[in-house]
Amino acid sequence: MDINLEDPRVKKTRKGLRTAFFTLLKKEGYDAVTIQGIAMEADVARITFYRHYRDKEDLLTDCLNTLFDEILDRARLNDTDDEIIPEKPIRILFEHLEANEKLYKILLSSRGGDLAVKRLQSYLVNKILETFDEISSDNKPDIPNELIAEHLVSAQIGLGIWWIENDKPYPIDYMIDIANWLSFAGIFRSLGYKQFDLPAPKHKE
Amino acid sequence: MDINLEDPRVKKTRKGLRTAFFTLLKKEGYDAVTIQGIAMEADVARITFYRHYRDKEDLLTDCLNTLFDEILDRARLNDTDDEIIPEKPIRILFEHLEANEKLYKILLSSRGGDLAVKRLQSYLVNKILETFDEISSDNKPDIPNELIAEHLVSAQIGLGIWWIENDKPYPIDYMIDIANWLSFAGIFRSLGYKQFDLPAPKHKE
DNA sequence: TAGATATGTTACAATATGTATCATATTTGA
DNA sequence: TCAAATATGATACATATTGTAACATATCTA
Repeated sequence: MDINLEDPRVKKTRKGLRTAFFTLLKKEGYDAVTIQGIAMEADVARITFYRHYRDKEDLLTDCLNTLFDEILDRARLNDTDDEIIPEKPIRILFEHLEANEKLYKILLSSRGGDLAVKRLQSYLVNKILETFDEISSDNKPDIPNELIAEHLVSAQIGLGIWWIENDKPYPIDYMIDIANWLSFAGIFRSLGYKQFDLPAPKHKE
Repeated sequence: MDINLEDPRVKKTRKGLRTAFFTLLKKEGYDAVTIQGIAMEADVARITFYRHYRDKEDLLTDCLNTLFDEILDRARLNDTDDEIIPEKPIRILFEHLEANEKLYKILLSSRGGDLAVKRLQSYLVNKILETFDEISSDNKPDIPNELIAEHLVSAQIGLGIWWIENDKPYPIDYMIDIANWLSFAGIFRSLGYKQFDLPAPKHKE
């Protein structure tokens, strides 16, 4: 009854289901997509779907994992380790959102977006907590790192979602500047730094 | 075919449906609740549901409106207008979350929570934008108020959700302090204030 | 090439949805 | 108080989706 993920037939089927799901998602939205439809779009018998996924959400999870692996790749790519502040994850977030703009717009407008956002959130929180561990300071007030990370990531994702849902009214670099500016003075104090004087970002039309 | 919302029969039916929905929600989670079930729990014919709501989400929206009216009442209650900083909405948020802890835990763990969170978000953003309008400063950098508000509210809601989902590991007043501390240094600078020196919050076990 | 494994075909039961029709109960206004 | 208006109930029906089963066929692997 178990399925061998290395079998080329399996790989082909699962990839087909994922692709079909994305296709229908962009066309109809999460709720409107049926398992029947996915199977048809993938040219696969309906029962085959059930041999691989328990339900639609299970498939979405698999899709999101595939998607987030791309973030990981991107993160590794610019991992030069020459920045003190955890600014990189913010850039990675916005670039990721921009790269998958259409998908996120659909997910967020219909349903299933909450799952995507939740997974994105915990992914980034973990990433940022690692960064925090490398920061040490004697001035650091006694604020749990997890609270700082949740606060920071929530704010960035909220801003990113707003940006995508409003059809990117500002360029990406300006958004990243804003995101840094708004968070880091407060966040930085909570990490023990006394001053933090970035110049205020400007948006030249 | 229209329905008179003032008719006592209508009021009774709709209230019954809302109550039944909340009851089943806490018992089974959003997705598991069926329209059949809601109608049965409310001692109402199934077809009566369709006479009032298009679908489950439509009913949830009605329920959330009822819920948020309570926030409005609470907001009006402590509307003493003696604070400069927009700290009040943060307290209102956390008190609201605490008052409806069980409901939010269910909503967030199953589905339908995204709808609730989204509506809560836009409610608070509007509330905070009003506060911002009253603040004016010559030093204010050119950062769109909407971005500031989205950032601030996202952070607070993210923190609040984390708090609820983790069974309130810290007391509410500490959470509110943290929320203020983390946001306001950055937010305040973006509103044009040069210094902002709250003492760091402390959590005494 | 033979055995193992994944997929296809067909069928079936169960459930939820959305709508229609007509009867009954409740409210409202004269 | 009574009659008209309106909300609800009871029943039925067509449809769509889900989840599972048994057996046949195609594909992979050793």
